[in-house]
Amino acid sequence: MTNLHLTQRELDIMSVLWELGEATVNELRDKVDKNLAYTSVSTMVRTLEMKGYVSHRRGEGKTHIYFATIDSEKAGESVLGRVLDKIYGGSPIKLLAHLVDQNRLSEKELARMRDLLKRPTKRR
Amino acid sequence: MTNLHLTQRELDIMSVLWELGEATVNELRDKVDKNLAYTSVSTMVRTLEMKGYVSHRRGEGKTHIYFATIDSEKAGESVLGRVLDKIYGGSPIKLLAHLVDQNRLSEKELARMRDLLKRPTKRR
DNA sequence: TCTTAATTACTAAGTTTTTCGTTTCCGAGC
DNA sequence: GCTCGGAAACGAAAAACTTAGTAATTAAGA
Repeated sequence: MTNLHLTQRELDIMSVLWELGEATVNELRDKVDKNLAYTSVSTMVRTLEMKGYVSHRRGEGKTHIYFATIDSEKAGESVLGRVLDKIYGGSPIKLLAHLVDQNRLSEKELARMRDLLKRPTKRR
Repeated sequence: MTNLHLTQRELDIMSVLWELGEATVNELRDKVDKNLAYTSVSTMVRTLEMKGYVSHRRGEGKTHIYFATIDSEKAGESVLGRVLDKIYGGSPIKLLAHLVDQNRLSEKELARMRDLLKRPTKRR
């Protein structure tokens, strides 16, 4: 519930970890920005670890393999909430309208999404 | 189309302008953060004006009354896109699922939202 | 054991964002 | 016109974020 804050770069890194499951510093750098110095990425991911958003295990040799300890849902809570609030004046309808406008959605996706809106009671 | 970038604080201010339509520096400060120094808000809104996101007219006396010159849709484009990409792995379905989970939506809202998903072709 | 190559740990510089003190301006009332 | 008070403009300090250089560490191989 506590207000999880991620900076832009931190989000870049978390995003890769969520996508890949786990990654070494080199893998992170490849995905985030190949031009970044190795140590830059290393520093950042260690900072995230200090904040408690990331942890690591020992890989082959001495390399650390990092993985997220918070899930994207957790991050989505605060970020999406903020976007909803600040940009769409708290209206989920407006937000959805945008989402639909900006992405070319297939009929299949649309159907799936309509389905999500079917039951106000718990689904999943 | 150019990639509109707003910092956190800048977004705070734009948000108030979108909500109120227009506002003086004092009104902005009240809404954004009452503890901020007057000059802090003043500087920021003038920066936004320089960037072309805000303009002003003359009010009573010498006070400036500011208003947004870009709409929230414009801002939503880049921000929502980023959220979708970084947090929901590009899946609008996941994003919507979250939106539904986190907000207690009325049946009326749900219906309206389902409606938005009806026609893949232009609506509005 | 010693050397090497690669990785982590540490420290700090560079950059951007946020904040505010000071000065300048301007209208209102004397 | 002169002074007062509130607001805008300016300049720059403070804080936060990003990046990377250097040192320490470690595993592997000679």
